[in-house]
Amino acid sequence: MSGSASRSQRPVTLTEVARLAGVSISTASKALNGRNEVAPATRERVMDAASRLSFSPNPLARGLLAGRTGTVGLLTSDLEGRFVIPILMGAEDAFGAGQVSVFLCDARGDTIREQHQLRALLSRRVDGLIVVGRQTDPRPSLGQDIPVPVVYAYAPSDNPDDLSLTPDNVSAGRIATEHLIAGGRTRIAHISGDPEYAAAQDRAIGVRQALTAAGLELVAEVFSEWSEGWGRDATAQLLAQHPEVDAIVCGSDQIARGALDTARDLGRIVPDDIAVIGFDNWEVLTTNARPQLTSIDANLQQLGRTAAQRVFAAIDGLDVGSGTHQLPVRLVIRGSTLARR
Amino acid sequence: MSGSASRSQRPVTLTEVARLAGVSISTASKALNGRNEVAPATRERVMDAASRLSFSPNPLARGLLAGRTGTVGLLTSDLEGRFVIPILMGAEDAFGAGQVSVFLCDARGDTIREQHQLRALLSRRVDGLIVVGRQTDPRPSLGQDIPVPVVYAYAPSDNPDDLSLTPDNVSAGRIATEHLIAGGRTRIAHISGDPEYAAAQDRAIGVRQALTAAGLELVAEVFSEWSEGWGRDATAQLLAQHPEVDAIVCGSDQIARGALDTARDLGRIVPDDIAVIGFDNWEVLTTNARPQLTSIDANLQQLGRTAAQRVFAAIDGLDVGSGTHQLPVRLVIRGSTLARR
DNA sequence: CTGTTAGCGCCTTCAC
DNA sequence: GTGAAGGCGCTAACAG
Repeated sequence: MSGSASRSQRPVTLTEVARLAGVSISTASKALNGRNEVAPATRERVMDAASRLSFSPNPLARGLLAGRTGTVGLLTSDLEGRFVIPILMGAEDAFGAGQVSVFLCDARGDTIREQHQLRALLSRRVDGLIVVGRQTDPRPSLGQDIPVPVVYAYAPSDNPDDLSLTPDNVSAGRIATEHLIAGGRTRIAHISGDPEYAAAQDRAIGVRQALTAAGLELVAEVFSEWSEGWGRDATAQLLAQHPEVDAIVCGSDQIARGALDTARDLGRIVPDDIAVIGFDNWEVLTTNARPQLTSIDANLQQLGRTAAQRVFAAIDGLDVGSGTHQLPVRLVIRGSTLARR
Repeated sequence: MSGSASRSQRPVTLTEVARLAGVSISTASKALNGRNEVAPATRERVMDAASRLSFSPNPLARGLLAGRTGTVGLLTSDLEGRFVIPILMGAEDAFGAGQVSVFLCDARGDTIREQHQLRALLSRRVDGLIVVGRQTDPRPSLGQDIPVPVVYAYAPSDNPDDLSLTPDNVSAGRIATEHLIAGGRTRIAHISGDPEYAAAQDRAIGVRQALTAAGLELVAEVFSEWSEGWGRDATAQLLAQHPEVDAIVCGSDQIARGALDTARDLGRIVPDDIAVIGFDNWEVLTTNARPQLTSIDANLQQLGRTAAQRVFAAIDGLDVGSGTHQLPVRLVIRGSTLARR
């Protein structure tokens, strides 16, 4: 359709560009790489020839010299999950479209498979690795003898010598609860998912911090699983035992959706009678809820971007530090917590 | 932790292997590549040296010569969407873990960006490409002058010379409706999403086919958007205008969730009074619904696997055909359509 | 400022 | 059966 797209995509080599520009290949190389040992006029001609031929340097050849491949491996154990996607997008953003390519490998949560994929990535000479887990619980380190920089995202490494980036779930719980308190709620309950998850525990800590700071006490706290069904059941029981509850912090948007459903079934008006807040800010769930669901966004895309930047920096030889860094989260206010008038 | 993992992964070159085996580089190369111009004993020694050094050939150097890189590009315009994920998983399965690596690129639905990513992939000498769209509507072909095999998945190419794999949405609509009819439903309505989507139109055709074959007529059909909110609103209006409706085919699981909510609000029992069926079989939505939602699964993982196999075959020089192929879908029965007793 | 030379790691002729 | 030489496309040293 377009003129340039109809050109054959068969690789154009630097030699051809040089020939068209009437210079040697090394001069052409210098001109294209912005080295200032070349006359402006010559550079002009080379650039022109290159763009006319749609020249793009062969990264293989380039990488062969530099030892760099312009390639980063993204090793995930959560391809079916939704956490890896925004992280991936953030990483792509940071790397810059086309500058660096991302190899995606899914280990399916299997250690054997992970080792396998790791070897595959390393043998492809990736310049760096981002490891994405499916929970925020620490995961086994890949070890210190990986020849390229590794950044752990979402799930931190269990080795403090590694660099890990993970959402600040304690602060997430605190922010959520502070928001409810600011809206005048005083009888707050917490319904969360699998208590084995660090995310569940961390958020619970944050909830308590906020309550304590406000001189309040948690009305009730229950854990089970990250599902709408549990959210419904737990809310029913909660409201039966503690009818005075005026706000529920839910461990996930799914649980929150269940809570909204039960509240509606029982004739409790949200947010007038009860406020509900979720975690993850999963748009499919939050914006389609009745009323729309206030939630905590883990800023995963930003997390992915940061992870990528760290990998980049490390590739360039900079020390990017180590340890687990908690990245800030963000409150997204919607109708389920609007302050009562 | 493990013994082998603790070896330094720093690239070992063929030269080192050759030296350790006491042969020349070229002999080492032949031995490792299984060429039979080398004595068995020599080969043995080389293989041994290679494995002792954990040698793995540098794909850059290899690709520079051979043109093959053991790499496939997955170009998507739907990274945030959920269709690409199962396709990606299927492709990974088919390629075999570690044999072939998948470069993932997201074009964000932007043509310019797509061209950019395409160039990046081609310049990295991918052996093949899988192009994944976000709708089942035909998308612009990348053209015929791509130097590697291309298979279009989910969104077919608008050029019949290309090979495209897409779910059979007509049959999906038919299967869904036949299921309702088999359950004794006779007053069936259809609520779908954006009518601009081929998926919406195709499914509508399938719905009609099934009704016609059974001598029934569609009670009503409305289109708007793929959201729960629309599902709720449309169902409310539908049941007001056509209270006799005993089954609703919904264009997506989201719409179906909205339909379930409204039915419940109006005191209609699902599935006793009304059956509801969705599309996509998005587990988060289907298994958490009240009752659980019957849906049509597009078998996307299988689609991804098939796409990968075709790319493989084409790389090996086989003719894999062309045109748009409709792949079978699958009915997943749950509580929202169980036949009335 | 420009061109020539020498590799990066590997594979493939081609002599020996 | 083996090794030496050439080159894939590019960039880094030099020499002019």
